Order: sequence, then structure tokens, then C-alpha cells
Amino acid sequence: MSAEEDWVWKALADPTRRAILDRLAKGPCVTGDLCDFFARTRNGGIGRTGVMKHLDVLEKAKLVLFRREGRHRWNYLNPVPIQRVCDRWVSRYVRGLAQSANRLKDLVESKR
Amino acid sequence: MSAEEDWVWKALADPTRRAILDRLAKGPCVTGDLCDFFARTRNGGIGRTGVMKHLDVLEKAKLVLFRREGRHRWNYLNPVPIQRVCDRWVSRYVRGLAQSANRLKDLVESKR
DNA sequence: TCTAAATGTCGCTATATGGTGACATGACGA
DNA sequence: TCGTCATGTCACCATATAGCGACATTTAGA
Repeated sequence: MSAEEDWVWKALADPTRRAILDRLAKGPCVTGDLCDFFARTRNGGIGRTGVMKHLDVLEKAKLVLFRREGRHRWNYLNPVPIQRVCDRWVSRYVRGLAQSANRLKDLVESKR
Repeated sequence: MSAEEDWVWKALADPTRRAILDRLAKGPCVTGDLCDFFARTRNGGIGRTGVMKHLDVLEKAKLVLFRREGRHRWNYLNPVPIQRVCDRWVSRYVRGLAQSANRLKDLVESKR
């Protein structure tokens, strides 16, 4: 379908990237601080290069925007794509929810 | 975080798997029919083994349940996990939406 | 100007993942 | 019983991806 959606789903697939989004949800962040955060926090730690690669992916999905300020790079969370994608998928299945509730009921009952 | 969420995100990352969910949203489906559907529909086509692998992943994420009926396997969509995950993530960023709207405004304005 | 800090980029490795064909199992029907 | 259809499982291949170190670039500050 839409290639834009594809990038969002791909970006959200990785737990480290979701952690980055969580971090950015608390407020904008300079890349270096992000790296420090993950070097300390995550199990085993992850280096600067790795963090930047993840930022690239998140940027491609437009989940993260950034602004240069001197030699600093401020990274901003952009929650809009996540909202859009989730809305689309949830609404797509809302109609199915009642139906599948019945179907799953049948499924369970037929199992015993 | 929760390993259960991890599986859901991973499962949703692949476009073929999302297509399978779309197909199942229209109603339960026997594995063979699913395979036929994707053999014909998808560009280049994807074989039975591939479809089953995807079903395994979807099952691990509990997005697909199934029931055996003789030599048939009926696959059911379970929209609950998707709903849960989306709700959690959207609500997590709802508070951030107003803030980030302002931040992004700043970002844009500072760029010119 | 010169140094160090913050970021960007490149090439490499290891593992995960999508996909296949071949073969095994299990149930239905003649 | 026996062939066949639907499914399950296995070993294998190709590519994508996460992660790293090393080096290049840019900017603040002495």
C-alpha cells in the first residue's frame, strides 16, 4: 500500500527505536545525550553509530524531525504518523471487533 | 518492555503479514485458500511455505488464532492485540501532541 | 588560528528474516 | 486399505539489518 506507512511500521518494529521515541516523548534531545542515555541504560549498551542509524530510520518514517543548532542536532518527536497509522488500523478492525468476538467465542467453545 | 508487545510490532512490520490480516479481517480462512490468494495476488507470488511462516509469526503475536477441523486449519483474526498496542502508544503520545505541535512550530519557524 | 567537541560517513561483520523445495504426517473418501 | 489432499516440518539460500570501529567534517571557544 502506501510506502509511507511501510516505513512507519518498519521503524516501530525495533524495540530500541521505540525506546528512542519514548525518550523523545519527554522532550527534544541532542543526539549526544541520546547516545549517552542508551550507552548507560540499555543492556549491553549501544554505541553512537547505532543510535544514529536508528535516527536515520526514524527520520525516514518522519517519526523524528531535527533542527541543527551550531554543532548540535536537536531531535524532535513527531507523533502524527504513529497516530495516523494506528487510527487507520484500529478503525479498520473496529467493525470486525464485534464479529470476531463472536467468532472467537465459537472457536473457544468448539475446542472443548 | 513487554515481550508480548514486541511480537506484535515485529509481526506488523511486514507488509505481507499486514495483507494477511486484512484478508482475515473479511472472515476466517483456511490456510490453503490463503496460500492460493497470495500465490495469485501478490506480485511475483509467494508460496505456501512462506505463508505458513508468516502465520507462525502472526500466531506468536496472538494476532491470529486457529482451530483445526479435520484436515483443515481455520485461521481467525484476533484484533485485540493490535487495538491494545495502538491504544497504549497513541495515549502515550496524546499528552505530547499539543506540546509537540508547538515544538514543531518552533522548529519550522527557526528554519527560515 | 588551533584544539577539542559534536556530528556525519564509510566499510565491515554477524545475525535475523523472507523465501524456497523436498519430504513427513494425518485425515478423508473410494 | 490406499491414494490423495491439506497441512506440518526441515534444511538451505539470499538479502536486510543491527551493530561496530575508524576516519572526515563542522563548529565553539581559548
